Amino acid sequence: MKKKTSHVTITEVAEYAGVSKSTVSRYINGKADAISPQKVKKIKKAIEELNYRPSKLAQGLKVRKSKLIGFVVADITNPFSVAALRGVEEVCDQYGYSIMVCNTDNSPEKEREMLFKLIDHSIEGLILNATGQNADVLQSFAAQDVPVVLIDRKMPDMKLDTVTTDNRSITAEILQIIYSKGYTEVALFTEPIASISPRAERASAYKEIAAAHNWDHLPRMYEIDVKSKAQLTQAVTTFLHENPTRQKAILASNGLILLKIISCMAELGVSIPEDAGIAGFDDTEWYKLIGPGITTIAQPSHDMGVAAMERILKRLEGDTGAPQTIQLNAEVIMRQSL
Amino acid sequence: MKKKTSHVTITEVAEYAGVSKSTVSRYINGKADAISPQKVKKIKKAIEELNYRPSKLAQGLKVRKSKLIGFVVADITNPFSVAALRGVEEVCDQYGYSIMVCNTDNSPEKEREMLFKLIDHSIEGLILNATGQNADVLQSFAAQDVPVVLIDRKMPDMKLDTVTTDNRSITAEILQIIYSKGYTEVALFTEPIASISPRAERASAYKEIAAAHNWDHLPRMYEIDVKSKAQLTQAVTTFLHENPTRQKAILASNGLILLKIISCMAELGVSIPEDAGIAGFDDTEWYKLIGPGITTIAQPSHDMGVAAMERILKRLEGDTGAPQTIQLNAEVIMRQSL
DNA sequence: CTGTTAGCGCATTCAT
DNA sequence: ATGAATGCGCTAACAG
Repeated sequence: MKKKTSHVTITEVAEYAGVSKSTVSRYINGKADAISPQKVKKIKKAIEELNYRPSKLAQGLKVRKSKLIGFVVADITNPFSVAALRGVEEVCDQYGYSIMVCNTDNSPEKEREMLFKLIDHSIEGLILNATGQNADVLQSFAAQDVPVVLIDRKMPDMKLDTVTTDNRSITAEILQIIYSKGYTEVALFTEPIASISPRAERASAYKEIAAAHNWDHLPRMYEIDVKSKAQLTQAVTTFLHENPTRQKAILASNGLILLKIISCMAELGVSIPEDAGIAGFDDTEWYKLIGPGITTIAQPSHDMGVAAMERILKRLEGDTGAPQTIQLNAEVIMRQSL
Repeated sequence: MKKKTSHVTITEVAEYAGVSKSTVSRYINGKADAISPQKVKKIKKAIEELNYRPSKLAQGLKVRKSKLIGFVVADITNPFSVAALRGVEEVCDQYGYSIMVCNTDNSPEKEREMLFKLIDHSIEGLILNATGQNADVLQSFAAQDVPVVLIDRKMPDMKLDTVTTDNRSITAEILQIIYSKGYTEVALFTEPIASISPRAERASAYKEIAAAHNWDHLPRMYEIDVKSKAQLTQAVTTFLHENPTRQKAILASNGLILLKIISCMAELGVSIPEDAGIAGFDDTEWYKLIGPGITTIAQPSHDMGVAAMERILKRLEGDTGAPQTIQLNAEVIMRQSL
């Protein structure tokens, strides 16, 4: 093991081994059986002693394969993102890819920047939890033949591979459960829907079902900005106070707002499930410890990551079939909050 | 806006603009004021119409700057990792760096692989939440002049920049609080210490203080593998059942084990804080909602990420000073679990 | 089986 | 002020 200050290159290895760069290159690329055994041995020795590692930069420039995958999430703080990341990572590791992660904070502008940055780095594939606003940039990915797969959030008018959850049916399922428990007035609390597909799908399913089951056939949908605590408190209070004779339950459209609502209910002193029932999307381990245990909807986040990356791989292998929408099943985790 | 199938290169831009590649290159690199205004205009136009973006791969190969930072964490699932990542990301964005994230799952072998992979990609800096086992690889980073900063976990015999928390003093502080509340027997639950510095520091501080304050002057330290629920249950039961007349409290050495302990206590039907007090490292928003609210120690995870990346930047700017250990302060978040 | 050559996209002398 | 030439580290024809 020699100490080298500068990065050792294939040329040095070639010289040290007394062969040409090409031969070393062949060796590196698994064509060792087409090389004379003595040279193989020499090369192997040289590589080890020099501690040589081929530069992905140079390789990438040459063969236009960076071995980099971009993973862009709206919010890395969201457990969904982390779970999906792990899924993506698992299959990446297996195939020698590395991941560049980016956060957009749900900002289309930031997303745009990130996407460009990833292009600059010649990523070979992109997994995107989209804000929905940068269709043009995504087009340019397609134009350069880098596969894009959307995760969780669809973009209806883009023909892109997509991995999602069965939002409508699982929303129906949880609402069925809620109403069957005797609740007569259930509200949906969601972050601003904008053009974010899971929010829209959950909301739409909710509206249909609530119109059929709420005592007065009126959906009660609260679209609120979770950054404003006042707004949330206001909404929760309003909902809980009107029609005091009714049995109320809240369905939270994602984990973030679910947590905020629970906090809010705690501060307001409403007890779960006596004063009001609650359930929401996105499961984590600690929901069982909150209050009586919170009923949640667990999304197959990890598997979605795996599926997304597998789709990328297929595309990279040359699959040019029509864009595919992979829908995985979510699951209701029953606890005592209803 | 033209559609281009292949990636457009500087050569095409040059041709389109009717100038040489050199001039375009100069323009890109902010030397526009040394170029005649007409050409500047042409180049700008060409770049826009061709939708040109310089390849980081090629740039990197040329100037040996990949604009890539490696961030290697033991467990991305840990909220600490995510918070730190966000910190790192913030400053990376500001300076045009991108992040490659890797997970080691606390496995030295996997860490080793990841480190090599990052070298291959010519990362310019490495932020590492180390397993502590790959000193040789880290040396080779140093040899190639890529700055390494350790985050959270120190490696005593490596001369490396490090960003940590004041584990000893904050452990002392929380124990002070616990004993002052009248608890006479407090235990520390920790994951296997191995050579992981924060665990060791917390344990060592605990032992000293517990020896001084526990009724029988005996520390009670449980080193347990969180993957084994049985082992944990066993330990908790043992601790709570012996010396039944004593006032018991548990200090959990990190967020993961804290959560497991709370689950375990819930299953065992021990009520907090009546039957036993509990507190632990790593704060998250939802601890206030569990039981009576769990007292925790909040680490400045985000700021640690920022500090780590800033250190990398300094090194990249040529700072060759002695390795620095930056110690940030944790904080006790008092709730009702004690 | 193996070496020579060329070029990936770019920044940088060095001339002019 | 700007173009031509060179080479970063590597792979891929193309010869031999």
